[in-house]
Amino acid sequence: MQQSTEEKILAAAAKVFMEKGMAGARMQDIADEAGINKALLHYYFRSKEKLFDEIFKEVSGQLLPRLNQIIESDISLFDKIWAFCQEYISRMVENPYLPLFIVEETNKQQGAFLERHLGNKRLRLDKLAQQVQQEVARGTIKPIHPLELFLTIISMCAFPFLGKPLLQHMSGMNDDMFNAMMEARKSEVPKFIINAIKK
Amino acid sequence: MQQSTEEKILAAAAKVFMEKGMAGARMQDIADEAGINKALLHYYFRSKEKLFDEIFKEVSGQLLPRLNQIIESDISLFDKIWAFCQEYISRMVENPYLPLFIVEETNKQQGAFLERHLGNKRLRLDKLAQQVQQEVARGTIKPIHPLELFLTIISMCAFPFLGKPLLQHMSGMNDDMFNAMMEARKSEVPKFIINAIKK
DNA sequence: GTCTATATTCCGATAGAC
DNA sequence: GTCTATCGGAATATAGAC
Repeated sequence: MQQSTEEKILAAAAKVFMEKGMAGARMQDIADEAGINKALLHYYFRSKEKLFDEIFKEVSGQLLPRLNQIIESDISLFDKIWAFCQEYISRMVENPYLPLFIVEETNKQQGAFLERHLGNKRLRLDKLAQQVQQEVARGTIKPIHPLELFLTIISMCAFPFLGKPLLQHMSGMNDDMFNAMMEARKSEVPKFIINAIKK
Repeated sequence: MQQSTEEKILAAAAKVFMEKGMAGARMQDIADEAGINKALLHYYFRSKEKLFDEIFKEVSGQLLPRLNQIIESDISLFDKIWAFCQEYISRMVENPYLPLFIVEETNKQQGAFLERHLGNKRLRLDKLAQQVQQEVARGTIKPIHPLELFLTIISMCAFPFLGKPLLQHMSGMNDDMFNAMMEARKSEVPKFIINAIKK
């Protein structure tokens, strides 16, 4: 496997924290998952909180750059919406626990948490906002606040992963059907959004 | 206050469980919130898990009937979308912790959990689905799978409450601004959706 | 029914041998 | 660096007085 103990811990912690959240995760779970002893966790990371912080930083740091790269690229607004949905949904299919993990911890952790961890790292919407306003002024799309548009895009991409258990309970769809639906949504979502805003 | 001890416990437990989730909530928190002793919680509800189950049943049971009433009413599809968004967002503004609570626990609790608690209680989409298919056949809206449409509606209504901390961190909006935005979304969301599907 | 006190279990963290 | 053993505190749950 050629993986250092520290790497094994980080991988195990990421898995356990994302499945159970900070409050629900146990150090023993992480040790078991990593195939090592509980004491080693503290040897490497001192405390559960520090280990969690490490994981949150790592996980949230992976997604942002890829999304920013799309959001700040020089393609047209419609192409950008398209590319964003493709990328976002693809990443979530790879890691279905991510949306709940982010949403849960940003809601549960104390006030300064987001500042500490994200700080200046955030989605940079300026260019996208500018593009939206240009298209509105040009009359190619209906008037819409850029932040509202962005919120709608994220909502449509992210929520299905959060509501998956309820959706499956309601409709009887299994995991394969769910994944097929999300695969289809990679293009259905941008089509839907563009239909809604184009004049 | 004219409230029985059992009612005080249920109210306190609902508040604490919704804020902190099953894993994060402490029986002591609930006792403090209710202004009673920890032992009394067990006297009335035997265990934390049973108390939690009671709350989940109560909370999830409140929302469904109101939404079903709209979904199964005899109004037009567009009016129905409108009414659903109004009602859903209004209920969430009253109780902003509800979306995260439902999403979190339906994802974290074990397999049979949803069956046990919701059982046959669920959103009844049949009539809505029928309406969608009629409108598609009639050529008034673009072809869309009813479940996809419903998922989109819920996504746009519910996700903002889940992503609120991130949204505020990104945009600097305070609570008043957020509430104002959600108030506006009561009509912006249905307008957006109808724009997307109408021919 | 409600309380105080206590039992019991669990879990994060540390000590110390190797 | 890695382990076993254990501490100490926290959290659920119970016993028993009133």
